[in-house]
Amino acid sequence: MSKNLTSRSEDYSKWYNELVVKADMAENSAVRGCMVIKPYGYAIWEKMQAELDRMFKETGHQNAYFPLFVPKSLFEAEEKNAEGFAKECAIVTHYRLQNDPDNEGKLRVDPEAKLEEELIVRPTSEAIIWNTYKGWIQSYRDLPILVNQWANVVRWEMRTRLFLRTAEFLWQEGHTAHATKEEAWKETKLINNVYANFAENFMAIPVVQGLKTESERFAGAEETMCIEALMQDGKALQAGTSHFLGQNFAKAFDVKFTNKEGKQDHVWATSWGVSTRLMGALIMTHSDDKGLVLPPNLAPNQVVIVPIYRNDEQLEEITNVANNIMSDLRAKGVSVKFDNRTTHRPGAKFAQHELQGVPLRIAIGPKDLENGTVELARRDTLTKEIVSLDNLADIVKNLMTEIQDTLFNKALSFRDSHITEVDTFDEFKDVLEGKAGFISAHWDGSSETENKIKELTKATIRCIPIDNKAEEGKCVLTGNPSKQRVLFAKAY
RNA sequence: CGGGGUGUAGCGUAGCCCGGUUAUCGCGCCACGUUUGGGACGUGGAGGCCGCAGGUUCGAAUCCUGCCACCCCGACCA
Repeated sequence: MSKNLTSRSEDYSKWYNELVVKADMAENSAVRGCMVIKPYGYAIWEKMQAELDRMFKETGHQNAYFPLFVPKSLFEAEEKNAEGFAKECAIVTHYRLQNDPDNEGKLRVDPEAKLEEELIVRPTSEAIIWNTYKGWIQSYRDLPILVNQWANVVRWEMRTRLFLRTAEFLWQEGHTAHATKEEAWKETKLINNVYANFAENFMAIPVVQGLKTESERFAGAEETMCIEALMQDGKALQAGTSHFLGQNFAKAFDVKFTNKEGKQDHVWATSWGVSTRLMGALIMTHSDDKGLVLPPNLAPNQVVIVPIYRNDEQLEEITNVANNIMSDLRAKGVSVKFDNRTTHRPGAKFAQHELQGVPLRIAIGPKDLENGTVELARRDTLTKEIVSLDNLADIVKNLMTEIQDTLFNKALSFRDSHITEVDTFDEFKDVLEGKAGFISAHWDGSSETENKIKELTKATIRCIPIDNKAEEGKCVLTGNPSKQRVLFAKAY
């Protein structure tokens, strides 16, 4: 392993790929486009899952699990949804292998074992879930249904990148059913708020909440809300989406209920999801040329203690001090690891923990034993200070909050300084090619204009921010009248 | 899926154009010793179906064909 990462300025995407692998989060597998998430990366994902799961349950949702496979006839029922995902589906056509008579020791697909009906490996689960909901709903008394599932899905992507776009990925998908349009809309917004809250307060990633334009909308949705984040290279990343599905799926799957007035009506629906792509957002928001930088909320180990010693007696003394520190920290809910490996020298440990983004390092050496101190090294600021053992646990506990806040504020000021208002198309192109980031510009509201801008610049409308103020203006491309600005950016 | 590139030990690589001893070097790995406040040093050692499958040839890492994977640029996408 070479010692240093490629720097971000040298080659951003190489930096990203190296970082994911060297920090031991994930690696490519023997399966095209599919990754192995390694224990360290998975531990971070589990932190995200735990918090999101808590938030979903707090807002009244329950977990369930639906099948990996979707019969083709169900998959095609909601036309737009089917069309949207058709190009990237894995399909099961057979159910048995046999010894290959022409090729000793090899297997082949048994031609006799062809399925009557092909099974689609879910790229998303609306179809199988709405087919199921049909049997669960007769009356308004059966509503709402507020269900989430943690699952894997498969989308046969042409170009894959670890965490950002893999052929198989892990996610959660919520699927809710409601008696009224208003209630379904409320749910859509509620979840988008949950996502924004989670991104900002837990992951320290500032996001813009907004609505997608028609062409960026989820296939089968009437409206798509989203949270959009900005990466350090000035590209936007869609971090989560919450869809208002109207009655599209209820109609496609004939899910009706009897309302209070005794009349039949189709159910209103939402669906919403975030995926392991959030790992990519995490990495590209906070990390630096030394490696991963983790907000304390997401760190598998918030603190690591590294002993520096010349002999066994010293190590023993340091171990005693470390044990005391650990029990104090754990009592305050801070996770801590004592890196007492004898196989690595301190410098190597420092470098490794920096690469892996541990928020705070405590080093204890002979000088500290003498003085009753430890050395604290912050990953976010790369600063070091010597502090007394007195009140250490309180200091560390407070530092966790401070590091979390510092990371958020740093990302926020980067993001805010990369939202540029432009009023001409020349400016638009200049900003896009130079400073990058979000561009706030007037748009005439037509898909044609949106597509034209995409063709000309590769920038897409990331969203129409929900807190947009009304402002008369002229479309940056066509000069047609516009009532508000929208956010453009190149995106992942 | 279209264009370009790359595949040699765990990682990074030389050799390939112009076929011919035992496939080069660095890191990492193992053993022993000395070390330990920012990626240690010395000595010794192990590790290779040269991406996979065919073909040409007396002989292939090297030439030819097919396939696979990865990277970059497009199209697609969370």
